[in-house]
Amino acid sequence: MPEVQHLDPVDWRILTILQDDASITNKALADEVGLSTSSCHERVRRLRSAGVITGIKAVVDPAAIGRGLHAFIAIRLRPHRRDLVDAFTAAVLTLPETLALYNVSGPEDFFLHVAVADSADLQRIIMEQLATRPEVGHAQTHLIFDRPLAAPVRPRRSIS
Amino acid sequence: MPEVQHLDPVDWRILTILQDDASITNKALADEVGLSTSSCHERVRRLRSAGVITGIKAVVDPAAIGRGLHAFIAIRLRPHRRDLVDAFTAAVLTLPETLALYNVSGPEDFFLHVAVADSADLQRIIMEQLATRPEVGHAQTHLIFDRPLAAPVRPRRSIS
DNA sequence: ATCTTCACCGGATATCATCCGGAACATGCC
DNA sequence: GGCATGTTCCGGATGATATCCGGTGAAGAT
Repeated sequence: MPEVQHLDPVDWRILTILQDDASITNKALADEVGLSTSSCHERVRRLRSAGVITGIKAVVDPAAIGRGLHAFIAIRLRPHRRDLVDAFTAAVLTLPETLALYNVSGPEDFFLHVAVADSADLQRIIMEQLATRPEVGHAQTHLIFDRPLAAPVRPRRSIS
Repeated sequence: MPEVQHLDPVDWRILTILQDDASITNKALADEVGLSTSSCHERVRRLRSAGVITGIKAVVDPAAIGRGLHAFIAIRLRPHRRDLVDAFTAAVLTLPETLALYNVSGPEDFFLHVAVADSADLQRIIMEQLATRPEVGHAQTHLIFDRPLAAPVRPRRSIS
């Protein structure tokens, strides 16, 4: 299903624009890339049905709702039994502070990305939600100081 | 500027819906939350101007364009001079494979999230783009096996 | 009790997304 | 070359939509 698509320069410009701001009108987007509204609309429709664009989503700033402190928590599980892993995953995903959970290789098993109000809140999560779980062997916290620019998916070379 | 906003249950329902699919029409959204189109429109406008919703963005699937392999690369810099850090940051952000770069505390200085075609491509990035940089002291790769569900920003309790 | 504020509503209007037929172009085949 | 085929584009038509505005009622303050 995730067939690799061939994208021409116009497709890339459309993707670049929509990754930055998808609330742009089709008309404005068409002007931007130099197409008629109908052609542009068809391009976008194709990118969606081809699975290149998987969705249009609103981005919410955690800081605006009192969760300005971000952290990665690198987690090592003790026994690797499937049911324990699933239970851990399900529990972590229900936490409102969870932004993303990555199952990774290496000495750590999971990277958990959280957004919390303050360090006390972070400590609470770790103590009450993670350290108490028997399957959690070790958890190391990395505060996120900065995230220098979100990088959209972009072409290998310059956009024509 | 990131003043903490007070959100009522209707605001949360709007945020939950828009974080999942912002291409919904205002009319459909209004029906969903039980408001008139004008009231709903005003709510969304406020959430935007208050900085809760920071943008509407198209989500592009890296796998659909031939970058199905994801990894975190935990990077330690050698000297911590500001200009070296900035140079490193700038260089990494220009890589098309870069999805996000996090400046973190702890033994590692950066977490670099990349999407590449295959393991050879990943090795190429590490060897040619990272290991060759003099300021990079150490880089440890964590392949991302899975990312069990992207979690939107959501309220602390249930949504009314 | 009166005033003020606020969220909501319904209607009006300009704008927009979406569909369709046909033109222009490239490509491959005879 | 001549022709068939497929693709991409365009402009117009139309139905739906975003967006604005004045009015209304409820809640809280004075």
